Amino acid sequence: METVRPTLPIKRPLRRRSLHAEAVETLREMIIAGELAPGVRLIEAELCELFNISRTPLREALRVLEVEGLVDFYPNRGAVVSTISAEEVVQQFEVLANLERVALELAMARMSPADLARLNRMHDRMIDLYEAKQRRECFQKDFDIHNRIVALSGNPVLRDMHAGLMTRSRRVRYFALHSKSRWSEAMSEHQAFMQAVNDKDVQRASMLMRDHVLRTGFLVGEFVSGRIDASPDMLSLADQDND
Amino acid sequence: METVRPTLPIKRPLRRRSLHAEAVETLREMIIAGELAPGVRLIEAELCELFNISRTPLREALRVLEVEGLVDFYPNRGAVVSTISAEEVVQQFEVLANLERVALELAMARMSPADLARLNRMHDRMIDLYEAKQRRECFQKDFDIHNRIVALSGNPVLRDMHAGLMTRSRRVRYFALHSKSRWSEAMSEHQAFMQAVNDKDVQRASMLMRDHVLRTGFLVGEFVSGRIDASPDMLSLADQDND
DNA sequence: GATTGTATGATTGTATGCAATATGATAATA
DNA sequence: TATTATCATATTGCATACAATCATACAATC
Repeated sequence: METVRPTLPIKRPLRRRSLHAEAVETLREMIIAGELAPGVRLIEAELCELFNISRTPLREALRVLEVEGLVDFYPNRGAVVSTISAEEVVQQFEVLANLERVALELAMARMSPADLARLNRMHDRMIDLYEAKQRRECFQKDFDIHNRIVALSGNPVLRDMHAGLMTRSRRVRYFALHSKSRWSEAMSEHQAFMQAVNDKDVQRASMLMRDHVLRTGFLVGEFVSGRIDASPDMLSLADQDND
Repeated sequence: METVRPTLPIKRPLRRRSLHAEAVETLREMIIAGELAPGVRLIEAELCELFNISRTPLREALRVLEVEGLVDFYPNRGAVVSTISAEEVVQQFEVLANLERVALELAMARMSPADLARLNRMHDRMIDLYEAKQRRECFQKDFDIHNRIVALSGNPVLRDMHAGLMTRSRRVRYFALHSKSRWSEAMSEHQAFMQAVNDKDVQRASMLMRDHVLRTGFLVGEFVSGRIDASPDMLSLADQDND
């Protein structure tokens, strides 16, 4: 019997990040946060100055964001933060809804009892936050639950596609929860599909999930197209803090 | 009443294509065609020489292909044509199958009788080609039918995501039809879901479509992992011509 | 003999400069 | 006055040059 040489556990390649990767990440965050609003011209020289890098890595970053759909290029005229039409929002959510429906179907087939327990805890926590009127945290938890379900599908390709679409729609997503009535409606929908999940009713759960996301998309679309405007019902995520 | 000035019908911006866009397209085709096999190192200087362009547009092209998943980057060590594991193939087809399932559901809700008629004609044509043993043309028609259904969904976001996944999996997809028995099986599956489509049985059609693509994915996965190897049953798309 | 240190060449990462192109203002033309 | 031509400026597209980094080979060390 030979002495077993202890080996390092797993691969953990540590890579110094390149300037273009940093630029991609920063620009993406700026666009998602609305710091760079849709339609804003992205002049290379200005961004180079801002980041203190040269045009080469910056241009590579812009190409990446173009493929991701956050930036539009007009040949010889430069890049612009992409705009989202109401129509496209609805289309995005139509796909998103079905991706999450599939994710939930797969997750229900694959997740362990422990996974389910954790999901239930996340859900309960979200409801607590809702009742405590901690809107920002509740919104975040909602987001986390959806992502968690996608992760539980056990399909990285699905996860990546979902993440990509979320990135593109995140800029407008928060619109959905600007209304108190929608917020309460969304909580009910979560309750409903979690009930079905615990009942192991795949059909029902996946349909409820799909419809929940579709409804969110519909409302976000209405907002984007301006058919809904500020009402007494409106909430702001920005100017509240756990009141 | 003023004279109405005749206007040009629609916008048709004609854009001279940039070097990087050309490079993206050419490289993508080379990778899909297998001309650049998975794992091959992409040395910038060599590709620059090949295309007769400088490194700047070439690097932008590589970044695009990286986002598309056709190329992997190793920092400071360059780019490599991405490899596809059997596992990933199965994951890709799992998503593909569900995207097409959704596409068919939407298409059935949205397409006109004329669309349906055309789809039926495409299907009949494919069956004719199958019976005439025109494999390449039959394979192409199969491909066209799937894409047509996705197009009929009327959702460009869905179409783009589907196209992206197809690009990534096209490199290995033809494996699926290397066996005579699978080919015949696939034709039966097409017959079955087209029947359901004509019966307006959305549930049944969408399930049949999903399972058809899943089965394809499973077999392609087996091929990629080497669990299936050349058998008397095997066909080649390359060395036949309408025999 | 296996590991570690060091040098060299190949290749990528980044900066910069020049050419090409689009936009907008102004002048020319009918 | 409406259209077209001309030019100036801003900005992008591309090529090239330099710096940083990595892989390999080989020498040094234990």
